[in-house]
Amino acid sequence: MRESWLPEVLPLRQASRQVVRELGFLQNHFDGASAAQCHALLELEHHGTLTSGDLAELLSVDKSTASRTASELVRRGWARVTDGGQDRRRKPLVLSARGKRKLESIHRTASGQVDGALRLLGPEERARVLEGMQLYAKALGRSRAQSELEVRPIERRDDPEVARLIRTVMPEFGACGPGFAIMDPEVDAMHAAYTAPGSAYWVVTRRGRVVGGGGYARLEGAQRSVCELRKMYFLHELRGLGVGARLLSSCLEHAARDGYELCYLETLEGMTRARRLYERFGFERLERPMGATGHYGCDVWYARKLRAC
Amino acid sequence: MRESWLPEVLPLRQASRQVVRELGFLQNHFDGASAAQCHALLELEHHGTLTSGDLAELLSVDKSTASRTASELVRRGWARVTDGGQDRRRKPLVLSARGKRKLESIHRTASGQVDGALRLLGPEERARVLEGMQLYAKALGRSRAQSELEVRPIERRDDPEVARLIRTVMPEFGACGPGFAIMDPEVDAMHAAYTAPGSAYWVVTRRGRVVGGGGYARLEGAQRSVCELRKMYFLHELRGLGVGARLLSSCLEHAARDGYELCYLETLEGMTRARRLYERFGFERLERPMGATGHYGCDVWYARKLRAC
DNA sequence: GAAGATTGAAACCTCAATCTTT
DNA sequence: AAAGATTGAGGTTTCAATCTTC
Repeated sequence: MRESWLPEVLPLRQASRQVVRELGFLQNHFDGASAAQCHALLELEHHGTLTSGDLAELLSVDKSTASRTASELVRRGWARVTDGGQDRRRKPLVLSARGKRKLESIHRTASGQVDGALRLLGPEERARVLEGMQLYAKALGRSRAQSELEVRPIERRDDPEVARLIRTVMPEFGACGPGFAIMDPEVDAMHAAYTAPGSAYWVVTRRGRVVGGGGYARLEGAQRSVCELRKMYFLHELRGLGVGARLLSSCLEHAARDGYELCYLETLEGMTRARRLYERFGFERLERPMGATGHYGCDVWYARKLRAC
Repeated sequence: MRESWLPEVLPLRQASRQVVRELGFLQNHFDGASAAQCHALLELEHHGTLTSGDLAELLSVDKSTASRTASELVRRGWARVTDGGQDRRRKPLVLSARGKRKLESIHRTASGQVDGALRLLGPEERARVLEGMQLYAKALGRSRAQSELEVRPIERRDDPEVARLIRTVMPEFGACGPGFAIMDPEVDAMHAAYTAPGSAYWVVTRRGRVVGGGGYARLEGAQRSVCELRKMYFLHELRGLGVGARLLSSCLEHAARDGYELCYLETLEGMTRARRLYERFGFERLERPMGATGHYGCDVWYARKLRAC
């Protein structure tokens, strides 16, 4: 039962170990600050304001490390705590003038090292180094994000989180007020609403939190052979990871198995990425709505035939 | 006085920070072992036998860290100390059966992560990631190695180290015994031998240790206008860093300034890289030796005109 | 009770001093 | 001395428990 890896895996690991050692990440400090402190300063520079929780997430370190790093930045005068707004649990940090000076020194050292190495290469080699590293960074991030996700049928205990999900995402696209699904009574009791035969709803979780969901049910006011794709929403952090495709294909497969012959959906012109996804899956735009969903706020309608498997 | 870096520097630093975080190098453990322990196991697998000093060098960590890492590997039963040969100060490590099992588990975890990421990319993208990382690793290593080097005129205190350098390198190429420069009496008193006008000798040092050297002097038994390039040797660790070119151009420049019109040298067919360097610098092969150096062991002779500057 | 942040104990890494063998 | 390796003190990171605010 030996796994078999892509042929690039071993040499790539070897090369990146070398890079990590050269950049000094087996040691813990760098220019008088710990590695985490340097990274924290750089992220503060980039984002302006960050809480210790944000730092933990961004740097992939434990929240305790992030907390201590934050205190240390303050103690050394490199950052200070600003007003947390309403919520007095939050303690957002911003760079101080001294922190900015420190950052300049870090940039000088680090850029000097990288610059020195790149100057040993030709211009097209430099471009390939950069491109390769950017591709790799992106792929690693997406891979981790995907591995943290879980897709499972909705349970009763998910109801509050799913309601919050829907109430968070829809207004982002201006879908609030009457005529939108956000006003449906089922929003607060999704589990009960999707237990009937011929319907289903899945949630996408990340580290135990509901970050997306979607399902289908019989289309109200239409033939029994038509189902409606319903309430498919993803938090921003989830987009671009291919989860939509996973969830959508689940829905279509189960709907076909349930005996439906057509899948209908209504959405908004402004939900561009969602529409692209539907179109990629073979949905075709309709001139007018079908059935009687009561969602007169929607302005785009799609349908797609389902093959019984 | 703002430095100006290559345009690739900032985005590359950003991407590699991301990679470092994703690969978890801001945290110190990995699969139940510290980062240094994992790297040490991997290097043991690759090299077979390593002392704690070797580990420090390979992993770019402090020798104390390497020492503690080594003891910890032994304490956990992942490695054991083998016979150090003559020198009882050395304590070479080898992997144990248990260490090999641990290593397999590390490989599974790490390769799984990398494999998962690479599978999100297409084949040519994967190739570009690998190529970019390998180029970068090599460039960083060469850049660091170069920055640790210093080239300066020989001093009296360098004599023992220079003698050791010569006695280390020459036999590597079979140049031992009578008829070779290694037998010259000057080997043990290089400083004195090269203070005469019309001669010079430089040493290349790395962290205070002499790792290479080379110079020139008047060619014995020839016209006054001919100098000989002499005793240019580099330890293995120094090769391929472009130091030969630096030192050689220094020699040629000074020799021309000293009024020499021709630079002669004798070497061995087997010193391939050195010969390539000479040829790159415009040296041309001769049919027979010049002067009377007494080095009848040499089998290749070169010369090059010097332009007075 | 949950979210955000902090603290205590244990393990890790570095610098500098020290020990052991050559 | 010098080379190789080890030890002591101090800063860093993690896990688990705790504090504070919502």
